[in-house]
Amino acid sequence: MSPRKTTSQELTREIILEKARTQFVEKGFQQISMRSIAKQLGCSHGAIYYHFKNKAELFYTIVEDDFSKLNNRLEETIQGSEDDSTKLYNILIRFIEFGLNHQSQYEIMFMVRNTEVDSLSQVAANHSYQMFAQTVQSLSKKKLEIIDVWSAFLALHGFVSHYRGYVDNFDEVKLAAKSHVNFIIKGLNG
Amino acid sequence: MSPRKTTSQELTREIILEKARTQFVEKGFQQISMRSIAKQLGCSHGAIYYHFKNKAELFYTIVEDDFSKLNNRLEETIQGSEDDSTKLYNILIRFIEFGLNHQSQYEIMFMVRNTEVDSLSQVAANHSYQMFAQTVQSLSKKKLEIIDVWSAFLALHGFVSHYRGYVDNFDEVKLAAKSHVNFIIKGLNG
DNA sequence: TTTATAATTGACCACTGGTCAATTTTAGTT
DNA sequence: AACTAAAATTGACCAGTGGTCAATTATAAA
Repeated sequence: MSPRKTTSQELTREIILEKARTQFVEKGFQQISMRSIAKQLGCSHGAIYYHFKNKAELFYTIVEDDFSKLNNRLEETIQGSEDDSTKLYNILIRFIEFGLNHQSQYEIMFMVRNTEVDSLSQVAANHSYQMFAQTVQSLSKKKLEIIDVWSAFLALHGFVSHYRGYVDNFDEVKLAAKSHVNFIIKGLNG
Repeated sequence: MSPRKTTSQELTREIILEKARTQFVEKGFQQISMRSIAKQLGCSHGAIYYHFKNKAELFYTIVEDDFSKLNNRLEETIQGSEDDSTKLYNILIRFIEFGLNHQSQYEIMFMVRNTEVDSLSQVAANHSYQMFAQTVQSLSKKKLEIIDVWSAFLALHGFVSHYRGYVDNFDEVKLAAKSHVNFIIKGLNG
């Protein structure tokens, strides 16, 4: 057994998250192994399990942070000074923007099934949706059916789900996103 | 080395597909291993590789079959005797219905990334989309922008993507599906 | 019966997520 | 400075994965 590394820098939860995030964002949940993270950290993969229960929990911790950022952005939009229809448009665009600029996070939050993250991510995803729904409802010209708000959300989700993996970031499909958002607004107002 | 099994039934491509399909549909692409299929077939996992290049190709062969069924259903709908707006409605509903009743297939076709299936499934998915787009366009009251047809598709995709894994089949979300389709039609007509 | 080829096997490879006894490091106490 | 208890880390190990391939066996044709 080789001697323990001199801890030039202690292995903390935060440092693990930092390195994990880099790889995670680059290649996605599935492609990154605990061993590859350990390698970059210069520790054994076992050590990570001392700080995180499992791979799912590790990545969920990252995801959680980013989603609270999304919620903050939605909040900011409501507080802004634009008129309601502009705000509505912005909310929808920003949701897509977030989804495509944080693809790995979006994936875990709204797409990954069958892992232990599930119960956690469902709560968080639900929270994000509630925020979204409330915002959309309050900004719409006419009183919306809740089911229509849900449809709008699913339509946004479809956009993100599709382009995730094909493009690297929101800017590459900005135009298509704008058009899609207008389509959704037509559905809401129709 | 044990002697070769007496071939009460020869191991054919078709028999492999049959057994693989069962497991595949039940648990999805990721959850099923080549060894578990081999076990059910009563052969070694190596034998399967004699008939199929890899796991991706095996599952893609299954998926391909089912998607040609979808295309046939779309075709039938166009040929039917209903009026155009009913047809349009049916096309949209049937796409969702297919997606939720063939979740594993839908997953490979429209959702799985980063495998060797990719190039294959993209061609097939594109073919399915072309069929969809052409149909929607021909059935719509007014002349549609192609980008709006694309938005309609993405909106459908969002519905299927979301409910996949949460429900077992289309019937469980029939009502929500109908409402979503109406939302999409509003977007197309708006 | 011989022979060529088709089909099958299973050991093997490099990997995965996860566990855990053994060890080392660290900090507090005497 | 020495002792000790707790915290942190290691790496062998497990059961599993997709995939390869030399060796073997089955089969059908000559």
